[in-house]
Amino acid sequence: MTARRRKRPTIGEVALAANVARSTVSRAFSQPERLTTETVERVLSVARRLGYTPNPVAQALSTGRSRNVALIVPDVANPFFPPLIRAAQRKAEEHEFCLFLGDSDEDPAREQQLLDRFSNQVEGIVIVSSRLPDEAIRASAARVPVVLVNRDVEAIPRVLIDSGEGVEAAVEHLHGLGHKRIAYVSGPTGSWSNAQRRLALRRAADRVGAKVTSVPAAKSTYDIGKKVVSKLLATDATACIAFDDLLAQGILAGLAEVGVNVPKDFSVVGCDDVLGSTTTPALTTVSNHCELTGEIAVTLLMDGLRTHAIRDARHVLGTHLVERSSTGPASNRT
Amino acid sequence: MTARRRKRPTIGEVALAANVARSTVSRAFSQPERLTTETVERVLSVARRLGYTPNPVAQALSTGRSRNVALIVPDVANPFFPPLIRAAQRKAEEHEFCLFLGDSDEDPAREQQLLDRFSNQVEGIVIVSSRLPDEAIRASAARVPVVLVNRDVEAIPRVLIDSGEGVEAAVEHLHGLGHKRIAYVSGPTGSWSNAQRRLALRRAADRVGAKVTSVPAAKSTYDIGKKVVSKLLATDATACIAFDDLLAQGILAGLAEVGVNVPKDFSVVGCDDVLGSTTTPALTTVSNHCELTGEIAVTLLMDGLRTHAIRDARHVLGTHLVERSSTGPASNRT
DNA sequence: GTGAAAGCGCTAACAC
DNA sequence: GTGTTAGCGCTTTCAC
Repeated sequence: MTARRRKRPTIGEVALAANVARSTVSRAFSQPERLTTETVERVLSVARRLGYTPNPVAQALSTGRSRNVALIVPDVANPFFPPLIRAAQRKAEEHEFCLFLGDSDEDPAREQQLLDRFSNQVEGIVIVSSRLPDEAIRASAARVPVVLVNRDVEAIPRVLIDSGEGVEAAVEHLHGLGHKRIAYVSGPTGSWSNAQRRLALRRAADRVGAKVTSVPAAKSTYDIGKKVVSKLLATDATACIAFDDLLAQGILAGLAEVGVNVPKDFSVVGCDDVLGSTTTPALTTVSNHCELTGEIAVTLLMDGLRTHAIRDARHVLGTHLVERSSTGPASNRT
Repeated sequence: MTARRRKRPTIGEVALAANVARSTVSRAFSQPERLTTETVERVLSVARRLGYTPNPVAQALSTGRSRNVALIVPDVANPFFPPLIRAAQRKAEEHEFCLFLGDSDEDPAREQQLLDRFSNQVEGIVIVSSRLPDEAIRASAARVPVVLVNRDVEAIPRVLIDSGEGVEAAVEHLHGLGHKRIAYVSGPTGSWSNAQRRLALRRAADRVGAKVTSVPAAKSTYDIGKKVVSKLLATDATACIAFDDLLAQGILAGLAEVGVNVPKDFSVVGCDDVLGSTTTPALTTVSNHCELTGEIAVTLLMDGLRTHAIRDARHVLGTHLVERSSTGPASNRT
């Protein structure tokens, strides 16, 4: 961007300067063991002198392997994703792969578009919390290796965060504190995690004999969490479990605003544990390992690339409850 | 990943099936206006039937343009970056480019490595808060178009967040509240933003006649912010301005932990405004537009690619103070 | 151990 | 308007 860039030297120029064939230069980089130490050294030194580096695009065209993978998430800015992205990137790097990032903004159309754009130039794609119909996912997976995160489509490798245990523990925890009526503040429609969490909640509530009311929150943002508070208080619930921490954080704020004390008057449980103890009061939440999730997804992808095998991996990660200060004994709210 | 994938059809197969030359197929996609509507339709329909899509790798090799750009950040998980990343991705997408993401983990060596890996397969790179020496940046910029964010290297296009105004306003605000001794909790060494903020703070403090003490925080994390509190309280300051919101948030928590009331006993100001009012108390902070920053950086890059011009853009974005609840009248701490 | 040559899938002159 | 033909930079048999 600063000055007119000089054309990068090609393998041919190095070959010429080193007085060897192009194939030899190629080997000096990719399989030096098949060459004399002498030759390798000479070639590499010439290459260095000329500032030569293999052109990955040409390599990709020639070998059919780009050493690139893609990661598609619904919203980079949602605190659940950055740790996952980070871990995925790191893992890809470990395998000497570069990572494309796509943000679908929770929009299936955008997601499909990203998928199309990526599928031709990567060796594999990790799709997190896909909003696409099963068939669309299958169609893409037929063209390029795909690993799903938090989406359960048969015959497609997937890593799932099973909130079951965690949510169950949350319900028991709440029930133990005397809460008989619990509200579930649901997350994005079409989200596998949301369906999964709601189901787990209902099941656990039924078991302990608690009543659960669903309060919808279209998207998962702090502001929406705040706004949902009025609806929440309109129910007879004395505690709520939110789809995720972001929503829970907003609820905490909304509650504080209208003078409802947490946990004295109302208890709040989050999901994901991505906020640490940064909220006030510190949020009781269902913890998962989002970094691990990203790591495993990429690893699964890489394994698939190496073995070239037809495998139907279904990796399920457990969750557990982290009790902090946003939950307490049930009040006598009416 | 599910079944053995069928080889993607090539331009040749489409040409054969449509009974035209390969160049015609190529044109049907890239310059349909030069072909009969009839031909275009026939080719495209055949292509669709065969499931053909142009191979971007081959296109890139042939044209020398990959339609890819890269973004390198020091830490994906730091809340300052996700909005920037998101905006950059979106902007790239608008230009029909895909975005590579790299996380340097604040490590110059990793950063250099990412740079090398990317430079051969993208048309341009945005580097955020680079920790690399000027020469290294210049060297990379000589091979591929580079745009810097929050790093001021002459002759390299850059977009800078000038915390000057905002920090100045913060100092005046604090001074107006009676604070005569202010601590600066510094950020990562080698960070341009850090140097810039410290300088602005000193200058403003001098002007209003306030004393400033520097308290170092190696990295910018919530935990380090918490830990720095003891050192902070060991100074005679009655208020602090932290390098960023993350640090400030940790400081808020650390202060609360030792029973120091904010803002009654101590005032805290952050930088970046990426937390909204989610902290308790809501953080007074120096606001910038991190999304805009990402957007402008990519736009600058794209402009450079189009015009192919040698330009030395230096885009400076202003900041302003957002007064919330973490600042108040000075106490009589001794 | 090294070289020659074909080919990866596409684009871009240049012809017609 | 469409076809022919070189490449783009690299890998990879297959010889020697």
